[in-house]
Amino acid sequence: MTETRDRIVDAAVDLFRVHGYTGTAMKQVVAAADAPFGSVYHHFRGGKQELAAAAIERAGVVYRDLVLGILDAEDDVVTGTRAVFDAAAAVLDATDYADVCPVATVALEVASTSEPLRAACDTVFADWIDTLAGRLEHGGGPPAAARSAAIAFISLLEGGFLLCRTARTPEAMRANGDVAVAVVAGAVDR
Amino acid sequence: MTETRDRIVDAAVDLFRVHGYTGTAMKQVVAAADAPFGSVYHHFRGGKQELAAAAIERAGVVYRDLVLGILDAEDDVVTGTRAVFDAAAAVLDATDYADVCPVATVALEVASTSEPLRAACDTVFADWIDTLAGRLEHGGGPPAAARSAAIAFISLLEGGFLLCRTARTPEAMRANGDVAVAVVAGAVDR
DNA sequence: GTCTATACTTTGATAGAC
DNA sequence: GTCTATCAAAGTATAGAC
Repeated sequence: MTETRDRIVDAAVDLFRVHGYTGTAMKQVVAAADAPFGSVYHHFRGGKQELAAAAIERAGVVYRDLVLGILDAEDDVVTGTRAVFDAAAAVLDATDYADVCPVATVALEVASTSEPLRAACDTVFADWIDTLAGRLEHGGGPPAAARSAAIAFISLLEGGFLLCRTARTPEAMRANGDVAVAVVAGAVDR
Repeated sequence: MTETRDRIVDAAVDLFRVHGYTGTAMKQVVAAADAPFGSVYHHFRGGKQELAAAAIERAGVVYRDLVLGILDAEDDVVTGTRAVFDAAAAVLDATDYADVCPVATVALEVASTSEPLRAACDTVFADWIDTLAGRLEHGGGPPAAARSAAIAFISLLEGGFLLCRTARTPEAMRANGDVAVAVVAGAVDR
C-alpha cells in the first residue's frame, strides 16, 4: 500500500498536468488521492504551495528518469534523441493530448507570483539541462556546446508539447524531433 | 479615448501574461481597465471565456506583428531571426522576466478544459506558423522545409520564454537564437 | 443603457469531534 | 493522532437602481 503522502503528491502531479496550479483545487486532489481532506494539511503544513513544491520536485525526477531511460536505451545520443521525440509524440497521441509536462504549465503560471514555486521549477529545469548536457559531453561534445544543445533539446520538447497539445496533432513534435537530432549531432561531432 | 471594450481586452492580455487564465479574476481585469464591473458582462455576455477568447485573439495579432516588424526590418530572414531572439532576450531582461507570451500560458492551462479557448489558441499558433513559413518560402526555401522551420522557430521562442522566465536569466534565449538561426539558414539555403 | 450592490458557488484553510 | 464539519474570503455572474 502506498503512503498517503505519496498518493496525494501523485494526484497533484496528475491534476496540475491537466488543469494547472490555480485551476486545481485542494478538494480535487484529496478526492483523486482517496484521502480525507484534513490529511493534506497534516502532511503539508504550508498548504497548497508546499504541496505544489513537492509535486514539482516529484514530476521533475519522474520525467527526467523517463527521458533518460529512453535516451540511454539507444546506442548513441543522436538515435536516443530521435527515440525520445518519437516516444513523446506517441504518448501525446495515446493520451488524447492530455498527458504533458506539468512543470511547464505550473512554471508559466507562478513564475511572477510565487517565488518558492518559481525556484522549485527552476531547480527542475536546471537539473534536466545539467543531466542532458552530461550525456552529450559523454557522447564526445565540448561542455559549452553540450549545454547549449541541452537547452535547445528541452525547449524543442516543451515547445512541441505546447503546440501539439493546442493543435491536437503530433506534427510539431515530429518537426522538432528532426531539429533536435540535428542539434545533438552537431554538438557531439567535432 | 480608447473604447471601454478595448481597454478591458488589453487589461486581460496583460494580466493573463503574468497570472494566467484561472489566476486572473474578473475584478482585477475591470480594475486594471478602470471600468465599472458590470461593463465587462455587457461587452462579453459569455463571461470570462468570451473575454479570454478575445484576449487570445488580440495577443495573437499584436505579437505576430511585433515579431514580423523585427524580422522584416532586416535584409534577410536569417539575420532577421537573430534580431528577433536578441530582441526577446532584451525584453525579458528589461521587464524583469515578466513580459512573456500570454498565449502559451493560457494554452497550457485550458487545452484540456475549455474547447473554445483551446481552439482560439490553436488559431493563433497556426497563424504564426503560416505567416512565418510564408516569410521563409519567400526567402527561397521549399514549402515543407519552411513549415518545419517555422514550427521549430516558434517552439524555440516559446521554450526560451519558459526557461528564461523560470531561471530569470537570458541564457536560454541566446542559445535558442543560435539554433533558430541555423534552422532558418538550413531551410532557406538550397 | 450604465453601473452598483448583491446572490450564489467554490476556494483554501481550520477547529474540534472521534 | 485522524478525519469531519465548518469558516471566512474570493470567485463568477446577475438583478435591479439610476
